[in-house]
Amino acid sequence: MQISMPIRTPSLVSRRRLLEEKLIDLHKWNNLKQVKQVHAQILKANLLQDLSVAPKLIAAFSLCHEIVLAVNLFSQIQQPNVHLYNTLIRAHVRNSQPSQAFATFFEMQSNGVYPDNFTYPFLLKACSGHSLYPMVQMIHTHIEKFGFCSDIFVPNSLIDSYSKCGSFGVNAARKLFMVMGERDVVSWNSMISGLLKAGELGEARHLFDEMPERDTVSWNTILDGYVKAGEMNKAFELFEKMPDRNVVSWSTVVSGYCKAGDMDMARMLFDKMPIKNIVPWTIIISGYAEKGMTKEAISLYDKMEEAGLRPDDGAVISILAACAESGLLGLGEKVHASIKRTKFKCRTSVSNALVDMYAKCARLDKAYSVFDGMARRDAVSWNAMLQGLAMHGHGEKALQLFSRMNEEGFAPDKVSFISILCACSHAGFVEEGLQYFYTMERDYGIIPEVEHYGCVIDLLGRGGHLKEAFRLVQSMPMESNAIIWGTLLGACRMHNAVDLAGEVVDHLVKLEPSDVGNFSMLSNIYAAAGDWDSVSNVRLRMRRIGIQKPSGSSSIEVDEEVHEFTVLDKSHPKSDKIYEMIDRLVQDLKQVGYVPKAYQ
DNA sequence: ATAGGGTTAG
Repeated sequence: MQISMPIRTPSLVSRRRLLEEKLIDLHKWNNLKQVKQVHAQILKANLLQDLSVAPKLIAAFSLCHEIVLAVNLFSQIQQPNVHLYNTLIRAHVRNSQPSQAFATFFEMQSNGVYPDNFTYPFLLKACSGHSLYPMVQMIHTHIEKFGFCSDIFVPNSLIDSYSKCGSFGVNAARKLFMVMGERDVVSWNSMISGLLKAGELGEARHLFDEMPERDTVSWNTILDGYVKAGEMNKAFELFEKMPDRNVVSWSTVVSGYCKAGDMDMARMLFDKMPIKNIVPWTIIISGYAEKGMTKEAISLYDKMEEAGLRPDDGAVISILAACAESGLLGLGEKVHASIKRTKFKCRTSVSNALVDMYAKCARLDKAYSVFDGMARRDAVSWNAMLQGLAMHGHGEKALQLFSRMNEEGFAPDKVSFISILCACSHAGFVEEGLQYFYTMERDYGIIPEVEHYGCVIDLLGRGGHLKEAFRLVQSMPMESNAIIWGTLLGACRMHNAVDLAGEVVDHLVKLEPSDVGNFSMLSNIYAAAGDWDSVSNVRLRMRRIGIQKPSGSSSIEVDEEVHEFTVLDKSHPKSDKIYEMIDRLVQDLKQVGYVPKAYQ
């Protein structure tokens, strides 16, 4: 039985009180639908011009990644004050648009509004994310002129920003830190964190020992220093010595063991953690995924959702990246399903991670469908899709996408050209590839880097133009590297260019002295030419050098288990059967016209 | 101020 209830309209007074309650923490909201509702209510109550309300609304839109709405709103305010300008600057910083943040800063000054103690730290944040050292210097000069250093928050921000601007910056930060009359724990922590970013672990440790008092952040910072340096023994020692450990401390060591490949230790600590948020779950799941341990990764992902935790953008991006790296389509699809369940619209970077994951797992259809459904695309979106098509040999489609990119007004960047050149070389479009290479600098103003030369060398080499490829290696304006010589060696193998191969390997061993792959490739080339003396010579050289570094490997996922294999790998128990199968496949390929080169 | 975060030639 249904009881019908009379709908009561709340009185004007209570409606007003309801709105006031919402306004208390509006600036922390990140649900676009709710923010839009409050926006409408604010308009109705005629509160938009209220300078204690408008900044909160702008901050909320910015938290929802709606920078256009935030800017729009700002332009409607008749008499903006410092607080409002600060909010807009912060919104641009959050949207990683430092130039817009600075434009707002200058506009504010020309409108006669003076910056305060909050303005500078926000501007400094804009610089540190983009390593804008000269900008930090400029702000520093400003601050000294206006004497804002009285608030310790300001010099602390300066130290933080300086130390995120590379080695120059760390020097400036050091200098400032030395002359600071008063230092709090944040000043010390920022300085230590800056030194660690510059790779100065020793100096950072020294400062840590000198600190008059240390809080958990100080311990976590130096702990992470050891983790990043790969010194897990020292890190763990420190972890055990810490007076207080929080989620960050635990996450730091778990992440260290994941990176060191010790998943047992990582898992043990993860299970021991008293409190977990989404970050440690992300770390351990990505750790398993990177190692190709599908079963563990999937079961933990399920457990995480059972525990009522929803992956945030950071978790999704991180796990999808790990899936892309190891080709874990299964887990990638699971993550995609979770996203679809909770939201309709993804942030661009989340969709980018999806496109990349599907493309690297060879599901170009799905990559395309995510790509096509995106509301906004950035350079990374186009590049991930281009790269996916190029990688899997869809040269024609990659070139089509490249034209579409141009038609839609997206300027290709240097990464796009790597994908395009790679697409041409995999599809055998030698002439077209060279044309794109020429256009790149002439029409797009992008100066080719060593990666681009690498693609063109591959293009020429695969096409059988070995002499031209070799000449390009010698005439290109930069130093050659191991990848370039490796590309050339691959081309030599493909076309049985025995003499050139020997020369190339000589260059290669100087750069990668202990890589097995180079030698086994050379040995294959000699074998294909029937030059057995040279083959045993190479084997001798291999033994003399003593091979330590493992060569590159491939992997395949079968029944949720990933199998990894390398050149001349005999470690698998059924290795004989596997090679038998490869021989059979080569026989079959020969029947349909494929001519195998060096492989025997 | 500290933990997880996308595209880059063999």
